[in-house]
Amino acid sequence: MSDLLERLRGRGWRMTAQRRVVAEVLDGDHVHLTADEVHARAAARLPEISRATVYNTLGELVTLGEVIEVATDGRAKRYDPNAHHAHQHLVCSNCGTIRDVHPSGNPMLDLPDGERFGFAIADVEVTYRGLCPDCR
Amino acid sequence: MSDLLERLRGRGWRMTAQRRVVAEVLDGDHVHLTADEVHARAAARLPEISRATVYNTLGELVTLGEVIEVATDGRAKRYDPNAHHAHQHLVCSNCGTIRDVHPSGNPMLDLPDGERFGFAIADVEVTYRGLCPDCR
DNA sequence: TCCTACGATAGACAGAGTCTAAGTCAAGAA
DNA sequence: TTCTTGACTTAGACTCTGTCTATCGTAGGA
Repeated sequence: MSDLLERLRGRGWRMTAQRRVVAEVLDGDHVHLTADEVHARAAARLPEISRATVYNTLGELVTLGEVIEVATDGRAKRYDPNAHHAHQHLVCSNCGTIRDVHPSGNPMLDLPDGERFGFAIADVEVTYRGLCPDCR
Repeated sequence: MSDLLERLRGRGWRMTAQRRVVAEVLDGDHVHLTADEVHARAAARLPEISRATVYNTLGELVTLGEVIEVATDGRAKRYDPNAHHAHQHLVCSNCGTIRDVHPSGNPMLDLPDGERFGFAIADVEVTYRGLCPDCR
């Protein structure tokens, strides 16, 4: 069983066929899929899996911190299974493709208290937007 | 006439009552509105303006670089008329409120060529996510 | 093996945004 | 000023993404 499934089971996650398939799709392919794409790939292995179940499961994985939601310019959110390593994203403004980057040079970003306007900051997201090689 | 309208006319933008009202709503209120909110405010001055026109006009303003689209965790994009001054965003994960920040300490972000995966980068977006004072 | 609470399902629903076909009108030409 | 024309606007249907609800199914403990 994969690391992800192992971790989920360890946290008391009830293991059903549907959840296993969704977790495997995310864990195995390591790309940034939309909910719909996750559903399509999961349905290839378990045809009766429903859209609602995929949404529920993705939502739980996000809550558990195993997966990150990435908002792109397009319509659908994409899900990034690489949540355990801080990284940034390259997003294609044309086709929505996402690539992870682990920049070597950039310092940690932080806002001084005086510039936070009272917000309790939980997370910083850095997104480079542009055109991917295919869309250039 | 406002700066924004002046610039648009200078670029050969055909000036209709609807476009004028949308531009004025964005230019005047300098907050981050959703398309629906823009429509509501525009309709207060020009009741017959349609939703499609507001979407079209916002889309054109984004294309022209006069307005920035900001994706929040929530459903609707918000439109930021402050496109001519580089800045970052504080986004409330709960209610979607956005504040502009002009951080003093952060260096310009850049990616070395070797980490660009062939992308032509046009823009870097930095978003701090957390809870606004009202939602804490 | 049986129970039961938790999870899955179908499908209706809602919100955001896009598209289309037909009508309207801004702005340049005469 | 009037005409012309192509760009703009409109209503409303449509698509896509995501959520909710009521009902059914089943994982896992007793």
